[in-house]
Amino acid sequence: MPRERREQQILDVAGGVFARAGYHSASMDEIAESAGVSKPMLYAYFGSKEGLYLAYIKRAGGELLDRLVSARAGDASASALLRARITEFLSFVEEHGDGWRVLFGEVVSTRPFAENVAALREQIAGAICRMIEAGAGSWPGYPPPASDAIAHALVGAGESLANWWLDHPEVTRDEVAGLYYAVVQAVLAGPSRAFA
Amino acid sequence: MPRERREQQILDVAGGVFARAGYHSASMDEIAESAGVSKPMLYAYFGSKEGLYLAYIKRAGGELLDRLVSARAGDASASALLRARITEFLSFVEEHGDGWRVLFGEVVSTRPFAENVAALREQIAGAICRMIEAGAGSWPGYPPPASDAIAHALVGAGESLANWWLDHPEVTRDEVAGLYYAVVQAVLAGPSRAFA
Amino acid sequence: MPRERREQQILDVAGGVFARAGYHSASMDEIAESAGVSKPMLYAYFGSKEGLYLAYIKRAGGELLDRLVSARAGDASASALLRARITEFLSFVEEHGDGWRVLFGEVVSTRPFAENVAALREQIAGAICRMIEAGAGSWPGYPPPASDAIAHALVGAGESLANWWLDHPEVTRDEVAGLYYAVVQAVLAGPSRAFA
Amino acid sequence: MPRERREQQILDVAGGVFARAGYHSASMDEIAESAGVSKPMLYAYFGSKEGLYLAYIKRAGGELLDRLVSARAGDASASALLRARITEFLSFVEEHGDGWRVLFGEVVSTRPFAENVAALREQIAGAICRMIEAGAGSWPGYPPPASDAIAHALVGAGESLANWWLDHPEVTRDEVAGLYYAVVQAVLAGPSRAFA
DNA sequence: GATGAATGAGCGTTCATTCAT
DNA sequence: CATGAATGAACGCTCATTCAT
Repeated sequence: MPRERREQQILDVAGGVFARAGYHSASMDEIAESAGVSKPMLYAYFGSKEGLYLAYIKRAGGELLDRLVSARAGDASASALLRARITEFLSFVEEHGDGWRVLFGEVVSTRPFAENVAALREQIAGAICRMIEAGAGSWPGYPPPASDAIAHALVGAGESLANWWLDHPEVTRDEVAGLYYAVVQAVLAGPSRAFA
Repeated sequence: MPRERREQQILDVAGGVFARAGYHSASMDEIAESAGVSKPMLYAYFGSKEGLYLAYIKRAGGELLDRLVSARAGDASASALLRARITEFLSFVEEHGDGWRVLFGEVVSTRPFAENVAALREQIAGAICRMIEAGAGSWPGYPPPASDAIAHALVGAGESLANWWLDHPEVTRDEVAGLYYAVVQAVLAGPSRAFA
Repeated sequence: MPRERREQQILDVAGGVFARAGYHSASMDEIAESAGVSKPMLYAYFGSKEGLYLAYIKRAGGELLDRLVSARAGDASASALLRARITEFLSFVEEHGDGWRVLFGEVVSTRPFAENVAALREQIAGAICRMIEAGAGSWPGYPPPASDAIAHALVGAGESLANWWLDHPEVTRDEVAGLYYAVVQAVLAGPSRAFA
Repeated sequence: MPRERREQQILDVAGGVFARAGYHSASMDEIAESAGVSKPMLYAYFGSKEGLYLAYIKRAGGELLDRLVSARAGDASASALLRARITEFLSFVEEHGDGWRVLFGEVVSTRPFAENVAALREQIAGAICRMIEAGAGSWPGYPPPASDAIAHALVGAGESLANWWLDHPEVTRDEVAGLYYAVVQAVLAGPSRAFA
């Protein structure tokens, strides 16, 4: 079997083990056995346990970003694009539960893990931040980094909502998307309205 | 020294170690040494490493809940109470960085840790949920568990905002509180406004 | 059992294993089992395999040096002292075969092993070097480092002779001592005699 | 490329790796890569790592012996022959540093390595032994195996001197040869002179 | 003949946990 | 009550060695 295929197959299996057991409790022995390869293959391909984990979160994170970036809406309006991105995000959660859980359900606070996940979060938050700032001063009277903070709050709301969804599978993806979309719109609309 | 005091001292030290190194990387050796007790004492008092960790997150979570519950506002309005609670929440983050980091900065996805933190989150979300429902049908047209989902989204937003704050210590607590308050109010105001 | 005694006991056993199998082929498992302790004890006491090995060569080297330094002769003449030292040296080889083999029979060329053994050899060679130079210019017409080189040659001769002795146990210690003494004296007497 | 040439090339490379890293630390991967062949080739040609190492020390030892045997002096006197052999010996050290280091700088005490190097040493010592005995009873009053022991001492002196030389490259080959020659002559002259 | 792919077996090391005192 | 001493069990990692092609 060619190396590239094997690597992908190993990553699939490793993601499942990492998602279930967490980084530390996952053992290379178990991953190797589950993947149907020997341990030395894991090391030949990924160098170390850390390397394997990083390869997995990079692949999963890359796919999530790709989905967000390549989301296309029916019309070109900003809100339609936002809706399309939210749908892509939730599709990722739905289809790649392992990837989601590893990326956002387990925060391994050691570097370079935390750094990689944090970088991903920053990228998403940055995109939201630009959406806020493109909204023409919706948050007047707040200090400069407010939009950054708000963006992170929205990212956290989305993560939390996705995790809530995993515990409530009877709710459909579109319903969750609608809720998240409403939350984001409400927040993007700015605080003034809350006091109107 | 009475046992109760010893236990509290040990928990203080253990929290610091857990916050810095994470659950898995923290070693009982290090905790025992830092606390100035012998390892058998740790086991006599807490039974196991897991028991020690659970004791710590229970104490920290209990204190956070206590603060939220006992928050009192100048006047009796719901919004004043919300504001007071947000301030309490951020005070906890500020004063008990270790506790906060262990509770919400490091998610150990293994049971029974995840369960305990999730239960804490549920309690806070439940309170928010009641606030939403007390808000007189602000989210009409959404399926029944919507308010629960929204509550979790707001909790996640708060967690994320607090973690963002830890990375931006130049921002004052009141500024963060203002932002979070605005976000919560905007969301509680319901989705209709976003389309007004 | 107190720690100090255990350490010595472990070193005794480890020396035997290192002498028989060599550094690389010796396994910590085997040493632990032979010493009747568990592997974690080895690490608690010596830190690592390298640490254990270093501790052993330091103890063995130190004892050899002690013997050489504290050798006392019947009368105070230089030749009597030399003879006493040679006897001490061969007694060490006889009584501490393991130590001898580890020190001089297996050269592990990796640092810091090589450095430690080389330092021991240097100390012995330095003493011999001083004997040569105290011999009042016995090696005239040779370049400056000659006495250093000759000293190393004599050390090598002694090592080789000792190893030869280990293969010829029927020869007595005093006979070997006599031979080595004669060799050293012949060389110390200087090259001129050879051409006399 | 014919097999014979390939083998020689591989041995050249392997010698360099063995000399630098030592037997145990040298990896077949590194040797294969450095030699530009695949690992299965190494095994096809030499059977095993041990086989490769043995092949190398046999080739190096054979070349050293060849040089010693074929050394020719200007005149036919024993001392001129001795001098020529010493020169050949040191030329080998100078020109084949790898071979020298593998043969005498790293003593792998495990069989069958030690045996092979010991056999080489025996052959050289045997030649010296015959020189001693041809010297007409220079060592009277010493037990029968004395000349054998002395021969080994001289071999050890030569090894040690050569290793010393490697650490003092500023000394010329002829100077070292002169020293070694003087040492050998002094010893061959017998012990009686020392007491003259 | 030659190699990319694969592995069995073992090693050094760690750590939560428990006696004997 | 308190601890110094000790360990069982497992883990990450490596390497000489061998097939299948």
